[in-house]
Amino acid sequence: MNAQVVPGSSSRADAQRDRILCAALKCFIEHGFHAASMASIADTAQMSAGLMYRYFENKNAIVLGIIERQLEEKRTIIRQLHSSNDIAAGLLTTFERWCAADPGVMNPALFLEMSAEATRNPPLAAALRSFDAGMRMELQAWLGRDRELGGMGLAPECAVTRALSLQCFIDGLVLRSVRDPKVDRAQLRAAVHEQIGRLTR
Amino acid sequence: MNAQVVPGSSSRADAQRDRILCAALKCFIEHGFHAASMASIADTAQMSAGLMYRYFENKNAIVLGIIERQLEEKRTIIRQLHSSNDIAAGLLTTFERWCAADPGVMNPALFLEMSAEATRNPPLAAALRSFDAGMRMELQAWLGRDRELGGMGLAPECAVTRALSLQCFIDGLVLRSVRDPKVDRAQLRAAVHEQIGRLTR
Amino acid sequence: MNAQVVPGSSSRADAQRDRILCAALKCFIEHGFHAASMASIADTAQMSAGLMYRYFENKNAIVLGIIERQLEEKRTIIRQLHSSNDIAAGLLTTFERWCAADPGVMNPALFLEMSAEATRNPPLAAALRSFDAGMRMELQAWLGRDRELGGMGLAPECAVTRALSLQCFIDGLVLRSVRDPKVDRAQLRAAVHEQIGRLTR
Amino acid sequence: MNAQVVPGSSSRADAQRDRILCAALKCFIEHGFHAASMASIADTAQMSAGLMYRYFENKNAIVLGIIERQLEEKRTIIRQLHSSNDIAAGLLTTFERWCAADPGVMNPALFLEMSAEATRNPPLAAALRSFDAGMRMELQAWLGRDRELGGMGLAPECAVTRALSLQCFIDGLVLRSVRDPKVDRAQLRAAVHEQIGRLTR
DNA sequence: CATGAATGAGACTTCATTCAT
DNA sequence: CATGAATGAAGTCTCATTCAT
Repeated sequence: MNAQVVPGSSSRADAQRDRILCAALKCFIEHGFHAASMASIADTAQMSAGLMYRYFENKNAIVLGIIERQLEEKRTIIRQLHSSNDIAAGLLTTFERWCAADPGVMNPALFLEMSAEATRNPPLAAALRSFDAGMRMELQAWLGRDRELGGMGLAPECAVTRALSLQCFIDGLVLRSVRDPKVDRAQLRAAVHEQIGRLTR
Repeated sequence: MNAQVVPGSSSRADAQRDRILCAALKCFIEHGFHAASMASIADTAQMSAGLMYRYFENKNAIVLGIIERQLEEKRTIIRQLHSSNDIAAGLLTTFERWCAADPGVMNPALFLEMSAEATRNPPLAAALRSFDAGMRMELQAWLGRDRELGGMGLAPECAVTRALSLQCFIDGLVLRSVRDPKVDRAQLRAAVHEQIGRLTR
Repeated sequence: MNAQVVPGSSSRADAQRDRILCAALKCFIEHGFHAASMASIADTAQMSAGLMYRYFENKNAIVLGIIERQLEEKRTIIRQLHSSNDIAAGLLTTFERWCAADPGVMNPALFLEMSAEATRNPPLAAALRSFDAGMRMELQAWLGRDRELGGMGLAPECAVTRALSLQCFIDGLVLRSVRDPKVDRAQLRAAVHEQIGRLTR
Repeated sequence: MNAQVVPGSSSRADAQRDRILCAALKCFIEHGFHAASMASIADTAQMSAGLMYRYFENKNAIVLGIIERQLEEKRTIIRQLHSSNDIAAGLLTTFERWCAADPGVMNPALFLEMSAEATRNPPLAAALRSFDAGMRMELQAWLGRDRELGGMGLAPECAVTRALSLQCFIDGLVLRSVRDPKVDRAQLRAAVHEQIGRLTR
């Protein structure tokens, strides 16, 4: 009766789930989690509303799917920073992509939406918290690792502090990209270099 | 016909508006702008739903009222930082109040809600942008002012950069207070001092 | 407890009732019986909504009061036609006043509103029917009366027919004044003379 | 998102639209445009209120649908008069059907409702005006056409006047059918013949 | 597998009416 | 006598979800 499709069971099903999530991403960005209707998602995904319920139990499941993907995107960004030679440049480029609403990167508006939603959704809050902790650990490890191993060679106690500090700054940048996408680039570059520069010194 | 009560005309009306806004604040924090219903606000304010329309044209007017108040709270916080002798301590205290959801301070969850909402609401976006710009100017002026005049005595070009940098960091802290209210206080203190300390040096 | 004011008991009360009815007339013309709110009537009458309930039991009583007045206006019009030397000219003048929404004459829009309302309000329907019958009797008597007595000197059976015929034509004119207030005046004059002329022949 | 069903796209949808319009017709006749609720229409149409919004954008669209149909009915009546051999008889028969509230003919109560509504609804007023003008043109053409071509053979200037005169009389009859459906038929017949007879002479 | 018609709950809003002041 | 704050019912409309086809 409840013919919920098992994920991974078929590539066809996966493709459908993907179509739905892509459509949902667009709709959620445009209208937010609440204001985006299942009908609008179905329209965007070019399928019937009823069909979506074969692939997702309900609207909330779609929201969770989107959140999962967004976290994955954020994870990618953070990791790219580690392996990048010029962190400041990487951050600035990412900022540009945020401002341009590049669909291939974590969407900062959705990121806010998620953060706001987590306030009233304890499981989501826990997931975000755990994600953040994980990312912070990675940042910290990277900051503390020897330079010849690709790290920043900070003293352990310093790495802890700066990981948190950097995390706050990055989240602040996300917010800024939403709120003031036309922020003066020279000033922004200076601010980023001021924050990041201290790492390389 | 237009039985809208003129604001400020009577203390009774003001008290009612205040009751409604306080109730709305609670409901918006608990459920978000969209999910909070007029009925729930009315319940919380202990009045009939219809009565609220004597004091606010519609739900959106209440939302705007709340946003205005939240911005006022944020303005207060920023200004208190200027006049405080120990900025780091002030920021940490504020962070505590954010985490405790102290009703007398800007609510960080609502702050996110507002930021997210602004994404799809151009006038709101403009208001937030203008508010941000104003606050940044104030920060910048303060950072650049002579120490004997209560400022931080930074060189002008330095003040510009640090105002933006500080603004990002503060917004990041807001986000953190929502997402991880139990963040390790020692580490947080260190991070704040690291950011602020550079100002005083 | 129910301190309903007895009509005629005081000129003060009469003046109030009049203020209310005049305001109601405006509002009903502008918005119709249903869409005109008690609040808008109170505003127009420059009194509080509550006070109106001292003079009228409820909104429906006001509607009835207005209807009564409109019928009185129509009665006046018909009687003026009798005593007029030139009926066609009188009718044309009245038509002009209808089109101009002269507040001193029966309002044709309200007349339609009343007629429509009567469809679902049997007592009102009966009142209108009885009013119509009375007016038709008067028309008929006048048409049949000797010319030296101010009548039209028609044969009795002819007077009956023409009273009804004329009544239909006049109601048609009312409708036209609402629907096409800019109707070609030369054509209208011709049509009226064609209808009325036969009476004087 | 915009799940509005395209009219004419499917017979199923057409049938539904028809069910709704028939139900609305009943409700509007019984309660008027304003007092008839969407719920009552839904009840009458034996469907949920929400479903109606798949077929009509809002209540106003239903009202417009009904008005359109009523105008179509009136157009039919006028045209039948042209082609009828005995216009007076046709008019009397139609009057009977009006009084009997025959659902297959323009409903005179709705006609009044529409006329009243047009007073405050300029687009509707324009539509009615244009409809009236069209019908008057047709009447006029018919009155002026040669008798052997099925017309009344009136002189052009006479046709103009009588078209307007006849239109007023017919509208007066509509009003009478609502207000006094039991009007003495012998008198009415005489009045109609008096009006129409002059045409054939 | 897929559709989209259908439902029903619930959202926002208006307004006639009452009543404490 | 007068006010206008307050209520509660009712109205329009939206939308997540289900289910017959």
